[in-house]
Amino acid sequence: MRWEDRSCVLESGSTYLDVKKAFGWKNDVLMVGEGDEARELRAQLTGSCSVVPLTFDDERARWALRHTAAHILAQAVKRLRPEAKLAIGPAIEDGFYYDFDVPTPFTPEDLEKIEAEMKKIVSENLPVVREEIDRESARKLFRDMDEPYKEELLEELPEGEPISLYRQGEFVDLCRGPHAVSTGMVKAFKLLSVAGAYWRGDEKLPMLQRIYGTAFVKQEDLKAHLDRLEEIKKRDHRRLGKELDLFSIQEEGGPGLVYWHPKGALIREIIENFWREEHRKKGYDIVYSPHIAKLELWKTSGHWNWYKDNMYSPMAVEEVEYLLKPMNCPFHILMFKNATRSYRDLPMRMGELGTVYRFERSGVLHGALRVRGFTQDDAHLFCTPEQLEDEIVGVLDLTQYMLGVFGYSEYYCMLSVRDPEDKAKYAGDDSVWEMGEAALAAALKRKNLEYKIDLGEAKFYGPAIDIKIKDALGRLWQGPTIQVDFNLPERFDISYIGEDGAKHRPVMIHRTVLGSMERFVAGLVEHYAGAFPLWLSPTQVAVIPVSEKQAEYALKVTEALKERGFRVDCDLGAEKMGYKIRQAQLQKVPYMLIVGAREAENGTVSVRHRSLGDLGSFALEEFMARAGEEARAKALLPLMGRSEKE
RNA sequence: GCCAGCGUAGCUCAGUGGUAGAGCAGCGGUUUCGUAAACCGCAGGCCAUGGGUUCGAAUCCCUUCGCUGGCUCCA
Repeated sequence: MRWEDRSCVLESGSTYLDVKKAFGWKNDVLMVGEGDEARELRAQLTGSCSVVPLTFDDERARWALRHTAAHILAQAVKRLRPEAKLAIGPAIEDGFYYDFDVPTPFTPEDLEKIEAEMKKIVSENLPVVREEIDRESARKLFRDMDEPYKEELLEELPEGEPISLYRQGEFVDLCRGPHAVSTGMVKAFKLLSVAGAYWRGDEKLPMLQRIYGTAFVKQEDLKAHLDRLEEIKKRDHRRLGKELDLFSIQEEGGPGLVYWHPKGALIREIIENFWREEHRKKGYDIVYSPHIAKLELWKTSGHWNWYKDNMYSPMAVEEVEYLLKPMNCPFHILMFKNATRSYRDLPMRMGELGTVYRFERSGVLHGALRVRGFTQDDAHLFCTPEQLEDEIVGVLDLTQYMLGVFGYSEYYCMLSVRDPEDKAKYAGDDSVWEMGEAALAAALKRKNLEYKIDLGEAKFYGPAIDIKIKDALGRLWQGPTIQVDFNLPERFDISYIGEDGAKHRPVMIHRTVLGSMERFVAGLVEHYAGAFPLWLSPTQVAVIPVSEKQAEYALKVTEALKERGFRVDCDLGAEKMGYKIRQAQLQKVPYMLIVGAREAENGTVSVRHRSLGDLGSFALEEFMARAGEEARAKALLPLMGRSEKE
C-alpha cells in the first residue's frame, strides 16, 4: 500500500481500517480513495495500490456519513415506534432523510425524542457492518421482519447484482452502502423537519412520513450550516418583501396573486425599462397582446390538449367560450400571420412583458416565486431553419449580458429533451425534435457553455435550453429558457416567402431571460438580501437634517438631487437623527446624507453608506457626480469608498 | 390536491378553560438633538371563519379559508 511517499505491507484479508492504522490517519478519515473509487473503511483490500484518506470534505465520504445518519434515524424510530415500516432513507444535498410508514404521523415533540435516541445510538458507537446475502434469504429476512417496502425494493434489484445489508446493533437495512465505520462517527447532527411524502413520489401510492435531518463530523460545521439556514430565512423574499414594503398577497383577493406596492413596482419598472432598452438594441420589436382569447385558438395551438390542467375554466362571452392566457405564444403567432412575410423580414423577434395566468395547485404556491398570475419577459423569434443556430446564440449573448448586470455570473445549462419512454406527452415527430436538439446543442457549443442533458424536461412543443443561475448564497434558481418549436408554426400554418418565391415554414424560438417579473424580483430580493444596488433602489438617497434648524438646507439638497434624477426622501420628522439613520438603514437606503450646521454653511453633505458607514463630507456637487455615475453604470458595489478619498 | 404545523392590534409576538396583553408602527404633546431606537400620553382586537362541547372558549372538538414545511407539478 502506498500513500504519498510512504508505503506499508498488509496481510491479505486486511481492511482499509488497517490501512488507516498503518499510516496513522486521524479519526476524521471516513473513507479511502483508491484511484477513482472511494472505499468504506470496513471493506477488504482488493490488492496493492496507492490510496488517499477521504474526510468529510470529499463528497462521497460526506454522503456515506449522512447515509449512516439516515440509518441511525431509522434505528431510533424503530426503537421508539417498532410498528414503523421502513421505506427509503438516502443522503441528499446538505443532509439526509428517511421515509416511514407509521399509523400516526410524527409530531415536533417526537422529533426531539427521536433525536435523543439517535444521540444514544451514536454514543453506543455501534459498528456498521456490510453483509452480502442471496436474494432468497433477503426475501425471507424482510418478510420475517414485516418490512413490505423493503421487500418491494428488493424485487427491483437487478438480477446478478450482490444484495447487501448493513447492520448496526439490532438494526439491519437493505442498502447498497457505503457507510461510515460506526455510528460514533456521526458526531454532529440535527433533525430539521417532518413532511408527508408519497411512496415513490407517486400521489396514487400511500403517503409516508419523511423526517429530514443533516449531519456533520464537526459540531462547528453543523453550527455553520444552521447559521446558513438562518441567513436564508433572513433573506426570504416574503419577509423582506413585507419589511421593505415591496409587495403583498391579499387573502381577500385570492392566493397566488401578487400586489406590487409602490416600492416594488418601482424596482419592477426600472428592470422593465432596462429590459426594453436591451431588447430594442438586439433588434426586438416590443408588442402587447390581449389577456383572453377564444377557446378555439387554444385548440389550434394545442394548449387545450397539452396544457389544459394548468388553464382556468372557459368563460362565455356572448355565447362564445374564451380562455385566460397561460402563454403569449399564440398571440404572437397571430401577429406574425397578420401579413405576408418575406425572408427579408426574418428573423423577426417579437417581445412582450406578457401577463399570463396558470392554475397552480394550492399546495405549490410560494410567496412571489410560485404564483397564479405572472408577467413573463417573453419573446418569440421567427426565423429560417438556417438562422436558427445564430438566433439561439444571440439569445444566449443577451442572457449572459443581462444576468451579469444583476450580478449573476455563474450558471448551469441544461439541455432539456424528451423523455424517450413517454413520447405521447410531446407534439410533433421525431425528425423535428432531433433538429431542434441539434441546434440548441450546437449553439451551446459555440458559446463554450458546458451543459447537461435533462431527460423528460422538454416542453410539449419542443426541446429547450434551461439555465439555472446561482445566487449570492450559492443556491440555484430557474433562470432563462430557450425553446425551439417546429410544432406551433405547423399548427397555425405560418409561412414566409423565400428567395425562390415559394412558401416556406419558419421555425420559432420561445425564450425568456428573466423568467417572470414576480419570480425574478423575488430572487433578486434574496440575492441582494434586500440591499438593492443604487440603480435599482426604490429610494436612493435619504436626506437627514441634524436638527430642525437645517430643514431648509435639507430641502434645498433634496431639490437639487431630485433635479438630477435621484430618488430622494427627506426626513423632516421630529425624531432624533440617530432614529432617522436607523430607519433609512433598515429600509436599506444606499446613501444617507446628513446635513447639520457645518454642511449648511459650506454647501456640503456628510455621506453615510448603508454598508460602508460614515464616508465623511463631500461637496454636494461631487456626491451627485459620483453617485450619479454609480447608478448610471448599474454598479453592484458603491463607487464612493472612504479609502479613495483619503 | 395530499401529509403535518400554524392563524391573537398595521408588524413581531405573549397569553392553553374564568374580565384580551407587550414592544414597534400610528395619532397628540414635550424635546432640536452629529452617524442604528428621546420622553409622556392616546387610540387600536367579533382572538382567520362558521358551527359544536361547557355555567363559562383565544384556549377543547369539527367545518371552511389562508399561510408555512414537504410530496407531486412549474416561469
